[in-house]
Amino acid sequence: MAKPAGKADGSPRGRLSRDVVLTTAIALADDGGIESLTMRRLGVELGVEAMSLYNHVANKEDLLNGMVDAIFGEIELPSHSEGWKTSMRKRSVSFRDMLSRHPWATGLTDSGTNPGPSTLRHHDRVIGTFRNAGFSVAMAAHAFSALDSYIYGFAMQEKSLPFTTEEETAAMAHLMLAQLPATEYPYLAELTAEHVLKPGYNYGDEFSLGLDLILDGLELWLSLGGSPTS
Amino acid sequence: MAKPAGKADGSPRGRLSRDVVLTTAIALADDGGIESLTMRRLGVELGVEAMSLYNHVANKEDLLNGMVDAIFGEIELPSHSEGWKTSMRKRSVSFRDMLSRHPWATGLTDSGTNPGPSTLRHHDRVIGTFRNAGFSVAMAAHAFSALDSYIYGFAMQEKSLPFTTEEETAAMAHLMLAQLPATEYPYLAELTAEHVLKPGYNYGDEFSLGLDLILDGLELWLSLGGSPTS
DNA sequence: ACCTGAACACCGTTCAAGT
DNA sequence: ACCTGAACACCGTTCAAGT
Repeated sequence: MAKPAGKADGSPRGRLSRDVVLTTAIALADDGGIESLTMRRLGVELGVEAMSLYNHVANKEDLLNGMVDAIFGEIELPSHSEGWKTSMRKRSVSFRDMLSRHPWATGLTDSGTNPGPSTLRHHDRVIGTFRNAGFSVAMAAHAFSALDSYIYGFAMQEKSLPFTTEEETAAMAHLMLAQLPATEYPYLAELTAEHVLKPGYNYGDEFSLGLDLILDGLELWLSLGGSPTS
Repeated sequence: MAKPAGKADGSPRGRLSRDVVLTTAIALADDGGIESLTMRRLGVELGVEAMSLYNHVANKEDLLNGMVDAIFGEIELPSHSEGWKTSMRKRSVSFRDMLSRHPWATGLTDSGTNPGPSTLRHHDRVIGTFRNAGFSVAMAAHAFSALDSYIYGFAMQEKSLPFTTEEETAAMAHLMLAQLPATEYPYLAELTAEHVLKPGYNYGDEFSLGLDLILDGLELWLSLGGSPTS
């Protein structure tokens, strides 16, 4: 047995590269959560010893940075051609969808220190869309910050919910309602009973409301010729 | 040497309790980041073996949940008495300040699964303030989601920035500008040069703008008698 | 140029044993 | 009731050695 040589799923090994390392790592994190992504397990998945990975990534931090930049490439970029508002709306929805597909990325702070090319291109296009729509540099910065803070934060809250499907939600809400001292937390109990337990409730639907709140506010800023601090 | 018995800072040991475990863990995470918080290191800090901690917390997840609930107690709760908008503004600023003091908490998803009493009280008071101001149950849920998504997301973006002081910011911006291919990312370069490098720039100042954007939008919703979906 | 095997310095957590 | 010591099954990463 000179070479066991084969991936976890039985397929032949093929040449290792940074790209397949990143792609496999993303799939692993998508399936089992970020805590299931270890260098050793990633090695197994690729039919290789963990130490071989260091030929393609500098270390685990570099791996994570590479993964984040890769998924930024999945975001639908905005363009001025269809109007900044609808374009930015599409891009925001696409951004959130991406974070839903890769919830492990939401808590990752790393990309801030040295963003990759996909991240830079995304940011450049977002800012450029605001600028071409008539936003000043400062206003574009404000708009970018407000919008992306909301998207990131929404994705994080969504990730932290202990339910996803409508059935799970209902079951969980009933459980919480039973445990919750309703006299101590009356408003929370009310919201759970009358809003969360309503048929068809889905937390994800809240996204549009907050998004439009911000986009409408930005539109108003623009029409008034600038934000309070220009 | 029957008993070395003493904390890392030399002070006497005293009785261990869940409270001192949580408080010490928070201090450790504040100082060295969440990755410096290990059961063993926490034990050293408390002058105790790591295994002793398991008498006061079920496991590390329970420790983290307890930490998150403890810091939720630091948020200034809103009340209807001074008007929902100014009250909610104060509470939002207090929330962000809390997350700035404890950046490790921003990425923690755990509290969603079983929130502690401080977290529940905070949520109840926030929702209650909206309700008492005339928001419907559904609108209160929307407002809560939009506002807290923004606050969480802003804290996360702030945490991921590789600089904090104005000097650091300027140094970092100059470095980035030098490395950035300006022809490929013209808008990013423009924003860095003309906005970030302006004297007095501080990313934290962006918080108020986005916050007021959302609060003003909520006020408009309220005055119109409901959001698009009631 | 790329991969491996053994080793190092860590983790969280268990369990029986002590007081 | 609380704390300890040893052990187990893991981590990320190094380094010399192989091809």
